[in-house]
Amino acid sequence: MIRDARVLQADFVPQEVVHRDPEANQLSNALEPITRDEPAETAFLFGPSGTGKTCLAKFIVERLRREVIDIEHQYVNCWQNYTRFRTIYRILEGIGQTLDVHRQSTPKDELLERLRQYDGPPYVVVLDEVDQLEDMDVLYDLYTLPNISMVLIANREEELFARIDERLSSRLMNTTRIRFDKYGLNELVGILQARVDRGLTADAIGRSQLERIADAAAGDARVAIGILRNAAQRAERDGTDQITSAAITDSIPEARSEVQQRTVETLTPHQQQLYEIITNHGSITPGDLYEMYREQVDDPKTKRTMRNYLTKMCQYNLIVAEGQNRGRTYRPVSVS
DNA sequence: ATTCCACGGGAAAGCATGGACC
DNA sequence: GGTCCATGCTTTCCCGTGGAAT
Repeated sequence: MIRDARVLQADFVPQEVVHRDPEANQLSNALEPITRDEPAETAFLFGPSGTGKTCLAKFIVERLRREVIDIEHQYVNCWQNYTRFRTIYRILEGIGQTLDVHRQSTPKDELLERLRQYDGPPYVVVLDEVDQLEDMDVLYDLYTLPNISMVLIANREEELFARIDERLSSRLMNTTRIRFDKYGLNELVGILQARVDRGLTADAIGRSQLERIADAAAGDARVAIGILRNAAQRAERDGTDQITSAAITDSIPEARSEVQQRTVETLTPHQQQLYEIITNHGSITPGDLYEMYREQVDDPKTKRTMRNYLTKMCQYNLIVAEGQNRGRTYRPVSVS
């Protein structure tokens, strides 16, 4: 029943983007000067997760690449590349300039200098999760570079600009800012339908079932596609050629925990141990948590390090911290 | 009102890693 | 082999906060 599994992957970029026409036009306009060999406006994409920011950015850049024969582009996820060095390194990677870059021979600004001297075709850089950068000055550095156009993606506008100093924010005044709202039910159904058409056999799933998925996803397209994928795999495993309502019901919690499970796997053993204690306990105070951790592990890390781990896990949406100071407890984020 | 103390998180020093160079 | 050196991760030190105990 699955004809093309790629279509059901979360990071798949479709041929046509549905329900994002105004946003697509704005982004196109921002990048349009490139077609005339002029520097593009910096574009900001804001909105909650699963609203198509990343997808649209990739889509537009790809389309631009087809229209203008000669542009370079690179996608950088700042969650994974959150240091100044890694960010710039990845950008250099996009133009194949890293071959002879060694850490030693790169005192501070050598990398940047190399980018500055870049003299090729227009270069579009998409910086995703840009609010995860530990040092926002990178943006300033990149902004001063000729020949490089930026598309910046973040969840919340206010939080991002709170971390940018005036030096930069004044320059970013006349940028294109595009907001993405959560998808409505019908929009999500449309997105799912498009994937179904390309990825599944005909009649594999009906409209009302797509609505159920869309409803459960609460405006988040990534979750919706995850549920669809899970249900399709389930049906395939069972050897049926239709996705049943029961399969969908079962897939809803599983798709959510799938995301979580994948995140947990990226944690170190120590972090996983902490996470396990928290999930087993439901809700626990930092003192007790450290006490249990210390007993269960040989060679335990410091309290301070545990705190680093905990903040990291909070950012990853694995756990939630409730209360301040004395009254603080940690609990797992519920999957329901 | 004052002191106490668990907690959070910033800053900087310490340590391990890994590539480049001789 | 040995040595630099920049990086990331951990630890040490420390201070601010705000509720609880005195």
